[in-house]
Amino acid sequence: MIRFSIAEENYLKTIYHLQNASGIVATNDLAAALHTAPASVTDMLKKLSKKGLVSYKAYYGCTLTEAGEEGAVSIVRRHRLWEYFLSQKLGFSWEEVHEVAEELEHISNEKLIDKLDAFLGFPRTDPHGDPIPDAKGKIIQTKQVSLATLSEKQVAIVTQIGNQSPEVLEMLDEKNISIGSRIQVIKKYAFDESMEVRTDNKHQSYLTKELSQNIFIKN
Amino acid sequence: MIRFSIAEENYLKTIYHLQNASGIVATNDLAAALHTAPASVTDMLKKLSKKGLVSYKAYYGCTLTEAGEEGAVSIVRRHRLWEYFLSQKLGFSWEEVHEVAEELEHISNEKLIDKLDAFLGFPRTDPHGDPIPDAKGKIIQTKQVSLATLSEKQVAIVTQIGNQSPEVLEMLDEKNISIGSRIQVIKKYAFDESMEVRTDNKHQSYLTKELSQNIFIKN
DNA sequence: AATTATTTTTAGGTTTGTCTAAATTATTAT
DNA sequence: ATAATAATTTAGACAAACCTAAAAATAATT
Ligand SMILES: [Mn+2]
Ligand SMILES: [Mn+2]
Ligand SMILES: [Mn+2]
Ligand SMILES: [Mn+2]
Repeated sequence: MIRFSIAEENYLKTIYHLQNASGIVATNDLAAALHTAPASVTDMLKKLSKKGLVSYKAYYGCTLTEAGEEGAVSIVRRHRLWEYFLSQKLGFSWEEVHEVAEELEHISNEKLIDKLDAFLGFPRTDPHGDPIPDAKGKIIQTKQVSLATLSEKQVAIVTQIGNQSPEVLEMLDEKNISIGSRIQVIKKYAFDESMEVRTDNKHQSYLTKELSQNIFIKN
Repeated sequence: MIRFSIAEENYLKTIYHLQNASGIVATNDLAAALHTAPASVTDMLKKLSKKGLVSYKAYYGCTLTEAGEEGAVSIVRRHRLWEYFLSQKLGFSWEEVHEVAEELEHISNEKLIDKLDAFLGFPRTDPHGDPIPDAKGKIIQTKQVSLATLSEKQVAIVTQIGNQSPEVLEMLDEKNISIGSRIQVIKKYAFDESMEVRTDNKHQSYLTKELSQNIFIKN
């Protein structure tokens, strides 16, 4: 296993996420995601390219090579395992875990991660419902069906959250919605596709289309 | 709380340990402990001095200021809590924990450390018997009495290890000695102050003076 | 097609933390 | 006290990762 610097790891991970969301990654998008100047990104892309981690063509964009993706997945694994640990063992809320995991993910001792995985009971998803890659880098991503696709009377279980900003997560907290929640659509308004849902026997909540689109479910 | 870079944290922690062992810290000693060139240490000492973390006089040596010591203790706290976690929760052996904790100690989220502390049940000593500073930075170091001071027939409990090199720790593993072990001196040889000890009902071991001096005990 | 706007790269700098080699200061031995 | 040795600092450089401002390439408008 090659060792990466913290900066390199952050680039790999961010390219990975952007690439999964929308293919070839533009320099400006990467810069925005990393909170750095585009010029700095160009510098780093050249370095990563020389190391064989990204394929980069000037004025075009970049994608991860096999080696780059392998590295990225390993960082994602660490990140999500630590998020699970923070949430399940230390009692952090799901809007707090990401920030702390951003630091913990850079500890690269492989034995540590595998022992942590075992200690946690080989969890398959993190507190936001995202899949945790296994030790070999294999990821099982379930199909993402959003709550917005349901019609009245239908029932489903929350499995994953799209937009994981603290704002969204806090809103979901208040509406009593978390991973594993059972939700029934009570009323759906044709005008703006907003909906009234029942989260448990007592609580009912009103969700905009924008919000319900970020709640992924299974039957 | 001021935030330190990883390099600064390693300097503070190392100065702290050297200072506790032998007063004013010499540039060369610090360089050796940090595996850096003495010239680099001089540079950094000037920076730390300007930040008010060490008091430094050229050609003389350095010591920590109050602020520097406060920082150092906080790093020691993190280090030892992680060592405890690695040992007790993840099943690492006591010769493995130090290396991993060297990385984990630099994660500076205060809430993380306090929650970890609570999760672990507020342990007072790490896997080598070293005291863990509490959240306020208070350290309770018990008096260090070495096994070498005991005479024949006497019994004691192992509380702490002096030299914690993997070599020593492995040797103690083989002799069935760990923190909390009950040890009885069977025979003590006047010639070289080596001793035969009983570690439990079955096992007996032979210890050189040098080794027994590194095993600290209580009655 | 020509102009304007946007994106990206290049050029030149900065900071942090390191290094080697040379100069200086302190210590030890003669 | 002088010379030799050891410890420490200064001088000058370097790599990593960032920056701003200017130039160049690409994309969007008119
Ligand atoms: Mn996250
Ligand atoms: Mn997550
Ligand atoms: Mn340690
Ligand atoms: Mn320890």
